[in-house]
Amino acid sequence: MRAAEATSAGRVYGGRSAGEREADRRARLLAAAHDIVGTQGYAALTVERLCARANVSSRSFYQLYDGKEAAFADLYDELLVRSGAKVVASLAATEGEPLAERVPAALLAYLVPLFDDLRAARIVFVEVVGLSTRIESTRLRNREKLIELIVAEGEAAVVRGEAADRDWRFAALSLIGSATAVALDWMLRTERPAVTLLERQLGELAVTLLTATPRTRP
Amino acid sequence: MRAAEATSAGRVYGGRSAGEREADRRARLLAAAHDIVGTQGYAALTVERLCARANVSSRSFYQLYDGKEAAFADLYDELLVRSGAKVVASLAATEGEPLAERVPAALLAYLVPLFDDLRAARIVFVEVVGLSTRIESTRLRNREKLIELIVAEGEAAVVRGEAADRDWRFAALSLIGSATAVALDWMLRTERPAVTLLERQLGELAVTLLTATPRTRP
DNA sequence: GCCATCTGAAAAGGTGCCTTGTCCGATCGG
DNA sequence: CCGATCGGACAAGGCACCTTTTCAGATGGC
Repeated sequence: MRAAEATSAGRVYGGRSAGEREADRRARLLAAAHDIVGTQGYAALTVERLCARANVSSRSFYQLYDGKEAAFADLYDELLVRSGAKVVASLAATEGEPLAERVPAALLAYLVPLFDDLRAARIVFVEVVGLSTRIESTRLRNREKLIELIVAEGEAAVVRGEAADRDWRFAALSLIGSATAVALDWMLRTERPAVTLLERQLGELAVTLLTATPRTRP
Repeated sequence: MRAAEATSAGRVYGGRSAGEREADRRARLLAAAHDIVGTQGYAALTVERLCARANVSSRSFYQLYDGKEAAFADLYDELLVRSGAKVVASLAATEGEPLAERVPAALLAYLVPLFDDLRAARIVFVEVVGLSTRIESTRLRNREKLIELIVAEGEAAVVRGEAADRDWRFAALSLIGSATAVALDWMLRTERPAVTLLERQLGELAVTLLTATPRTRP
């Protein structure tokens, strides 16, 4: 949703090209939006506050984005891309290992970065929900990708004779939903138990849901 | 958050007392809000639209509520009270039965009414998330009550020697999170499988999470 | 029947925010 | 150096919505 990036006639300014300066403004805006939404919620995100914190003029802002929702969508996309890459990387790194290793590892690869940046977690788990039709659809599309990854893992495990067949989509949904709820609860506590404990519990939960989930098929 | 209900000097009008008329306005407003938020989202809820659909003047509206958020909070409270009552009633009705009967029944008592009114489901599961600090806190407080109910069931089952001890809070969170995700997914589909199948799967899921959930304790 | 009260419709004022436009110092090519 | 470009600061217009006030018709007590 970002506006045209091709500022064809760019001049060097401050020792940096037009593209570099624009990328820098964008990075500053995303960082500022990340901080504002992650700590005060989307409702607190106004163009004025955003630009003030990012040291970007509102004029420059509207050259980059159509409005504040477009900026937030860009931020959200960035977060999704980042976490999606972690999952894919984790799955690639555990190639050949059993389901009960691969999926918990991928789940934690997805979640652990959020444990380290509670603002990001708030954005991804809370603020993004029900924001707008557009953002909601990218959220659901992304979740569908996660589901597909898990389903593929499950079906491959069945072929290898490593797991009984079941409604893998149901299992994936359960896993995502429960992991989200547990992680969010952990983050909202004032007295947070050790991350390592949480990680172990989440790993065990994943195994349970993938191997003991109902066999009822649609 | 509703304004003072005690319209001390009330006169009969249209054959109804002041309290009755006010209650009627409130009911119309809640029904209208339910419909608007449930179909178009909270962002589409404006006082003007709300009053138009409810056939209530904005003046009367502000006599009842401080603003649109207060009205929505009232609606949300009503939905929570209704579903909470279903859960409590279900638990009372299955008194003495084993954990694996009581909890699935309670879970479905909570969810099934939402299957029959997708607008309510959208409100409770989507629109309410991250709306405001105030509403978020009532949401979390309500969820905490649900968790406590499940934890109490689990501990009682342990005492009866019916289940192994475990981190019941973790189990409750997993159950709520996964059931929510599964139910929401079902509702968003265009081609929805039969409710009965969903109910069976959810019941089995509850049993799984309560009996096979990780034993790791905090 | 008369006056007070009630009620929804409509209008009017206020506010916050979005968005665009202007300004001015800073920087660069020549 | 000089004109041109750049980019943040600032201001102004506009819009949507919130909130209060006013109005006119309906109703009921007396």
